[in-house]
Amino acid sequence: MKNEIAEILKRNQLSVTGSRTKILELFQETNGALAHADIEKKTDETYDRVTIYRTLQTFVEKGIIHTIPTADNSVRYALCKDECTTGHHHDNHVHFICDDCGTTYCLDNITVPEVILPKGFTQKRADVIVSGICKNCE
Amino acid sequence: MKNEIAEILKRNQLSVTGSRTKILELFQETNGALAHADIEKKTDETYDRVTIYRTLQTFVEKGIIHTIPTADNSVRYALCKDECTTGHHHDNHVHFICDDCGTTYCLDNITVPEVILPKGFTQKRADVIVSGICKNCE
DNA sequence: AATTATTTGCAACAATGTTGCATTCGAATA
DNA sequence: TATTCGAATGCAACATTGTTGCAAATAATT
Repeated sequence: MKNEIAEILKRNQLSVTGSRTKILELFQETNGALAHADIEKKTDETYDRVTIYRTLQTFVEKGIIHTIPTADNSVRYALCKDECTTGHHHDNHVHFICDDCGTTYCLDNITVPEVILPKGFTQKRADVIVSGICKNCE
Repeated sequence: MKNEIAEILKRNQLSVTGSRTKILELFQETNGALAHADIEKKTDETYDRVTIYRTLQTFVEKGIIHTIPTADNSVRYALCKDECTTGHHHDNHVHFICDDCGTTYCLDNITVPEVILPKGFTQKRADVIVSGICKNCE
């Protein structure tokens, strides 16, 4: 458990610190996504705001977590599954944001549909953001 | 031209003011998307920051423009095409963001592929954000 | 245990977004 | 066209969010 988290950090050439362990732990016990503010609350302001920003930034760079584009200017982060944690980068993500409760779901098992782009456009990454009502709010 | 803009405003029960006309004009002569900061610059700070915020908000409410979800926490707005301006709301958008020049394209003519959601999830809206290299940067 | 490199917290700052209120302006009416 | 009334604007003050430099603390290495 705790060891598992340390493993992930070491595997990514990151030193094992309190904040990194705690934040990664939070992501693991959350099946949805977390925003910076969520993390601040859930850690009871134990860590400096700056530390959280930098930790998130580091995790994104290492491919441990990824950002989720949202229309309302709130950056959310979610744990990358399997392939991501081994270093391979996802190029596609499907996310579902509930209009009611605001929970963000990573639908990793869903296939991203092919988008046919106009001539001259080259695709590197595709994000699909679906919003509506989730299974808990229906 | 100028009349056309006034028409759009009136059609949406909005009084025709300087800032609204100017901002709508900007969107019309931009084929990409605009962020709040872009509008501030392009209007030479003629209008108060607050006015721009409120104008954008109003336009979104009326369905004249729509927001584009981005992963980097920068809200961008783009003009809604045809159907939108007549009051009907789009439920799907495909956008392309160039990794090189940052330009955001609305690919209104592209069909949004169907996403098959797990049981209990109801879709209201879907956004596809494709990133890569655009036709001008290839 | 000592050294070194990294990470953290603090402070200060910059950017972004929000709210209340007085003034100004647009639209409708006479 | 002048008047009236509701809506939009600008200003000020504030809240939130994100960034940077630097000294102190901490983790990893020897």
